[in-house]
Amino acid sequence: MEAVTIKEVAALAGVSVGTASRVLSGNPATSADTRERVAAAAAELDYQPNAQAQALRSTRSNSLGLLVPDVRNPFFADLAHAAEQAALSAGYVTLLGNANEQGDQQDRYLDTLISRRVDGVIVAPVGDDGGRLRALIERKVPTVLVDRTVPGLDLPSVTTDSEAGIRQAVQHLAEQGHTRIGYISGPQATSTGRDRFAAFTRAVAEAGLSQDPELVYFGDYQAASGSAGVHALMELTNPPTALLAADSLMAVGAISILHKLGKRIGTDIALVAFDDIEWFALLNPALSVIAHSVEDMGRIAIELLLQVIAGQAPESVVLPSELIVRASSAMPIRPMPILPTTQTEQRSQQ
Amino acid sequence: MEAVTIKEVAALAGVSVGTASRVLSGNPATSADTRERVAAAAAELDYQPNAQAQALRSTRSNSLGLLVPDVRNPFFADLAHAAEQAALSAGYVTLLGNANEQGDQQDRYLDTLISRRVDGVIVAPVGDDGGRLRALIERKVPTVLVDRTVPGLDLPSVTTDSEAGIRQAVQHLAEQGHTRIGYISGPQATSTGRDRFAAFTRAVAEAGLSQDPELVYFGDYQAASGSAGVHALMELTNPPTALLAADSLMAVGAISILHKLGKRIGTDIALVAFDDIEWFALLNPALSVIAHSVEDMGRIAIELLLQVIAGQAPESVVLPSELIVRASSAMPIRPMPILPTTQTEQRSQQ
DNA sequence: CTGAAAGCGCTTACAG
DNA sequence: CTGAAAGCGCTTACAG
Repeated sequence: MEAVTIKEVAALAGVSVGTASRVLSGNPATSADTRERVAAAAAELDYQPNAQAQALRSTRSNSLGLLVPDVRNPFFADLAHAAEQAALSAGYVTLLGNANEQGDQQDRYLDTLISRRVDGVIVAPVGDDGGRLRALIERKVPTVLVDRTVPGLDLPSVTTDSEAGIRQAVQHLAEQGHTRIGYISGPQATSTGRDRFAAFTRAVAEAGLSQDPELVYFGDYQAASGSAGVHALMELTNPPTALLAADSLMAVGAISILHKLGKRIGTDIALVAFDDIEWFALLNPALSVIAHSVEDMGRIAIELLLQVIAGQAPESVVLPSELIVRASSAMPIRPMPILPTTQTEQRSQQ
Repeated sequence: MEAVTIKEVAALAGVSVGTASRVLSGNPATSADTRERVAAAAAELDYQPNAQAQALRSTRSNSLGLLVPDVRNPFFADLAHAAEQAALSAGYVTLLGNANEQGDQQDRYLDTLISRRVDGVIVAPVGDDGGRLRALIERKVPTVLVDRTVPGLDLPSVTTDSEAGIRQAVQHLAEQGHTRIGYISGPQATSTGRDRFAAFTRAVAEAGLSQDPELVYFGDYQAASGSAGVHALMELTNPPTALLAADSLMAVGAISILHKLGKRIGTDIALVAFDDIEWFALLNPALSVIAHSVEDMGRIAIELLLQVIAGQAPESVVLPSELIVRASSAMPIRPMPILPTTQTEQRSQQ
């Protein structure tokens, strides 16, 4: 790497390094003549200031960290894109890190971000213990949580209120005649896993549907657990006629196993997924989803973070969710065979 | 941000800053006693070295830049993931940038990466003119191109040989009885767009199929152009019975418009896509694809980059591609109505 | 308006 | 084995 330094620019312009710096940083205390000569020299040499040195001196790096649990999850890819574009237009570059749903990898990135002295970080946290997030707080690194929160950490956040969307989904399914809805839940060690499960439980009770605990399978937000969940649910003596998956990846796993089992989605079984992924509309049949705006989430997270950086203490933001009905759950209402809904005694998972 | 500095660690350990630095960097010229005291002090204070200052002094940042054309494209999300994991295990963090298929946004990130003095960069370039890539070369920033190359830029690269996969796809389609294959091409301003189009042209000639130039539509690797391509191709007086899309996003666009037009994929029309995206196997019918290993591509790109950083001049690597047949193109061979294949005179696009 | 100088947090020859 | 000092490339009071 053969870098051009401000010293060379100053020499070519025939001024001191300090003066060159002033011109380059737009300090008005410079003469028009000097401004011109320095600008010409910088252009001539294709000068790119050393961001490290700038940051060291000014304790600002104009960079933000963004930590997602899984880049390959389209929801987080979209979130990364949204946040990055918002950051870019505010003059910040975004350093994206991928925790791969692993706490230790998240911690490693967190330490790296502290080391690189980013101006702030946005984290969609993995797990519930916070890990090195506590170090960020101690160091007073401006931090905003997104999508998920961590109990006991008092940080501004942007999350989704899953209540409305899930209630709409359950009601919609009930209207189609379903009484037994299988729920493929997220892990209870994440705030979204807990919130959505609680919302489902309330909605089912409200709608007067079966509260059989066997209808709930606890997955881990990865595709494989969606498959496992469908397996478990379909093997019940009294299996569900509709399925609700708490995130897109588990829905993907559910779809692939339903195909294999020869169950026709939207005909033999209804399916609704949380997260409005572009691809879901392309499936045949198109997938009904509980949508929430990932665009807004990314944009607002950046806004909050900029406020924290500016020394303010912004309120957390909760975004709405809503059901979008497509063919996967819009099956013609058929009279369901009335089966006894006696609650079989088996392990209940809470 | 309240950072702990090496000065505080040194003070707590009762040694000079230089000695503390030596211990922390594993310099063997230290006494066991000192090592212990410094390590204890660093742990006690939860010391994280300032990466900026380290980089400024040692001219190494232990960070790599990765620039992709579009994070939301699953192929590049997978590539980012693969490269990041490989970099991580080599001790580097990856700064991911998203060009959004825009040359100027790519240039902006490139300048940022120069400013941040990353140790090297991996770029899947947007467009054909190189832009600020030339500045990287002038500055001797270690750089590796991935997926796409840029004419006139002599940089090591990791690309896919699309020839074999495309030939297999065309032959497979010919065996099913198709004589008119519609090709939704990538932009001719990218190396992959040109290579794949050339491979298609050769394969079609080899198989003795229609070389009607109307059967080729030039898209831009975005979903919308896939839809537009299908529209244009299906309106021909003699439309194709099979479709080959040169990337996953254009395939997505094609699928959505085929649904709307009421064309059943794998029955009314065959479809094959370039890029083996996980989701394609879930579609109904599952999509036939030309697969190439994005895992290998990411991993090898990092390997090459580390070699360049080490002062070596590695050879470029070309990865293979191959056809995976699924239901979307495996329709039972039916006798096709013999239509006159007179080449109508209309605009030919080369 | 401009130059000389201090200093950001490190690392690394240089003495001892 | 250790300390004092120089210096990486910048920015910013401080004089003038």
